[in-house]
Amino acid sequence: MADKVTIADVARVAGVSRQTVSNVLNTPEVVREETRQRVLDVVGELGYRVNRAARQMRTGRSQLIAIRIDPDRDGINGSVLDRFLHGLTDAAARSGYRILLYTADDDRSEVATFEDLLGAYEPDGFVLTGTHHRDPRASWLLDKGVPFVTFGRPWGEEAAARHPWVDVDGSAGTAVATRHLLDAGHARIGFLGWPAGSGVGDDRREGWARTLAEAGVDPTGLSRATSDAVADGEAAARDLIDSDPGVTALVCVSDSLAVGALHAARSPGLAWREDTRPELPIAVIGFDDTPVARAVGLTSLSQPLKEAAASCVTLLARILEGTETARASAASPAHVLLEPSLVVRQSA
Amino acid sequence: MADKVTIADVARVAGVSRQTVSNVLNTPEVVREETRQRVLDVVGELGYRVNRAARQMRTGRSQLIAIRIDPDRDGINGSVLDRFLHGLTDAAARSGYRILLYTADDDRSEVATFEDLLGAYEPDGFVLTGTHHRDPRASWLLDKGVPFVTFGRPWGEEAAARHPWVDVDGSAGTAVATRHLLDAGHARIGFLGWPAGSGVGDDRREGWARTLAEAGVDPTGLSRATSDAVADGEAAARDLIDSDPGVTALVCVSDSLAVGALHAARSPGLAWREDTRPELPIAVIGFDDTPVARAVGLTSLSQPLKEAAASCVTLLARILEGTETARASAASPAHVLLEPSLVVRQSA
DNA sequence: TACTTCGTCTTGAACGTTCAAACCCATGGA
DNA sequence: TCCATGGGTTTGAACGTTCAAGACGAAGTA
Repeated sequence: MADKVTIADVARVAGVSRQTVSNVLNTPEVVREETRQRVLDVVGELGYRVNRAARQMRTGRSQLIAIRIDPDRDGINGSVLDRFLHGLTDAAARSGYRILLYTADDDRSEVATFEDLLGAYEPDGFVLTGTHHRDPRASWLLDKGVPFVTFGRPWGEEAAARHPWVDVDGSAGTAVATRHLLDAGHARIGFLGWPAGSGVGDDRREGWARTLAEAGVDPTGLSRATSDAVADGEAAARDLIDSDPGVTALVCVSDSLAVGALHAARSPGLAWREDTRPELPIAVIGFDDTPVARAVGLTSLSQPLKEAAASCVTLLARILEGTETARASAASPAHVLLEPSLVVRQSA
Repeated sequence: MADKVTIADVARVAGVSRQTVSNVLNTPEVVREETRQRVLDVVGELGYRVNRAARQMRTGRSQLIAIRIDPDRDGINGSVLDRFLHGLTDAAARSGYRILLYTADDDRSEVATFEDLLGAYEPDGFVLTGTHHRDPRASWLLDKGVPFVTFGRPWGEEAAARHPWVDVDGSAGTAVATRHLLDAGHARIGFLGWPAGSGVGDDRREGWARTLAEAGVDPTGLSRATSDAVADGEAAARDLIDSDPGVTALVCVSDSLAVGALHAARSPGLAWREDTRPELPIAVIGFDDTPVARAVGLTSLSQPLKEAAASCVTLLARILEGTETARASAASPAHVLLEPSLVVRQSA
């Protein structure tokens, strides 16, 4: 608290000018090696740290990356953002940035928050999560030329290539899960998903359907769609199992639905199945590897959130530090698609 | 992006000086009503927003509150911090602050991060979570006179009154849970906790023991201590139930242990109990009301995290905005103790 | 010799805000 | 008439940094 070391203090002690100290820190190549070393020594000695506010005044760069922390959410999948957030904070720190949080109840109020933040704190960029069809947030940021990366593909066709994004390949994930079940001897493998129309949900369903078809099993009639709640998952699972007695395994679009499916699979009402094929209980695989999955022994697909977060920071930093402007990079934005991995537990 | 409205722009359009605009925004009482109104109109019209960096340069206030986001942790209880974080972001925004995230692997590196942050971003204050005996972080901040609030009581005796804190009354929570079980007809109620020495754990055990004693039941021998993992909870529950066949209910220090207890309570090995008192299955109550509790139907104690977060912001803002210095407030710091509430589900 | 170039370093100005002090004018009392 | 008071406003300076321009000496070139 007591000491507030400025660049002028360093300059005085090192016997050089302010600008030379600044150069040592920002453009070391223009200063003589001997001087550079002397200045660096003094910097260490006095514990000098560049004042971001002052630097921001001059350069317009705040070294802040803003991200929204969602209100409540469904809870069960909430931990995904939590882990992503930690990864982001970590990766950002390594690149000299810090994470600034904000909340918003919907897209409209989020855009209003953009204006607020840009006017006051001037974050250098944004990370958007949970992007969807015709996302007004992305368009607004694109329009203003504010750098940003999304965690999640832009599912809308035309916008697909207008900004950098990072995503996890859901289709590859459900394919791995399905193959795992096939290898374990299951044939008629069902899918519990969300109603068609959500990019993420459709993508995950596609991986299951493709793999099943490749194995010579017709996926028709083996899929159910429902909203993302445990009870809904249980009902849908029961419905699917009842309608097709051959079903011995379920791939689910989320851990919420998978937990519901587990309830259904273990419920007394299905005891008769023990007689039919007692050696093969109904297997269930979830998606996201949430703490709930860990707690109940649910096999699930784990997203590489740490890597995803690191990629977001990398892509954003490239825009911010490269010579390219946000608009230029929008011409040919970079994409990163990561593969989820299957965490095998008791349920499959 | 295009426009960058400064205080000078507003002044020019409104036909006043910079300082008058500044006064309208910061000390409206010194400016004539008519002028005030005119300036405010122009502010709205131009969409002026005060530049935090420039203000910070002059006033030294960054309007930032820093908080650590923990690395992963046990996962099952991680959602607590997540919800707290959201509440904090929300409450902070309402008071004109924003939340800045940082990570640290241990207390030592966290203190190093303090120095980094204070030197560069100069957050106005910190919120510390997971405080413990002789916490070096609290001492460091106290020493430097940096304003902070802890979420969690300072359990160490002497330091108890040296900084403001917010906490949830764990003892009151387990008392409510125990009373709930007593009312439901249970008599011999067990407790699954952590090893003695953790303030939080001891506090929660105390509420159970007190309530049981008040009801005329001697708690001796009805308690087990173990580390916070599902498997440990299961083992401890089994041990307790085996050693005392009269036990029909368990209060647990965490949802992790409670989920383990549920496994034990429902395991086939205990089927004989059905004969003894089939009308009364073993009831289990957890702590923290995590998503896992919701998913498996576990009755649990819910912490008022939103209120806790809001209280943290209020206490911090009081230090930051009040006339009192951090050191002065350390003389008689404010405390807030909130009551958890019981969320009843199938398990009890 | 004079002119240019280059490497290294320094100086003044500026970013947008608020503080401290000064200014102006109307009012009222001596 | 003069001065003190005070509400409302303006002016200059400063916060700590980096940009743009310039200064200076050494070395190379005409």
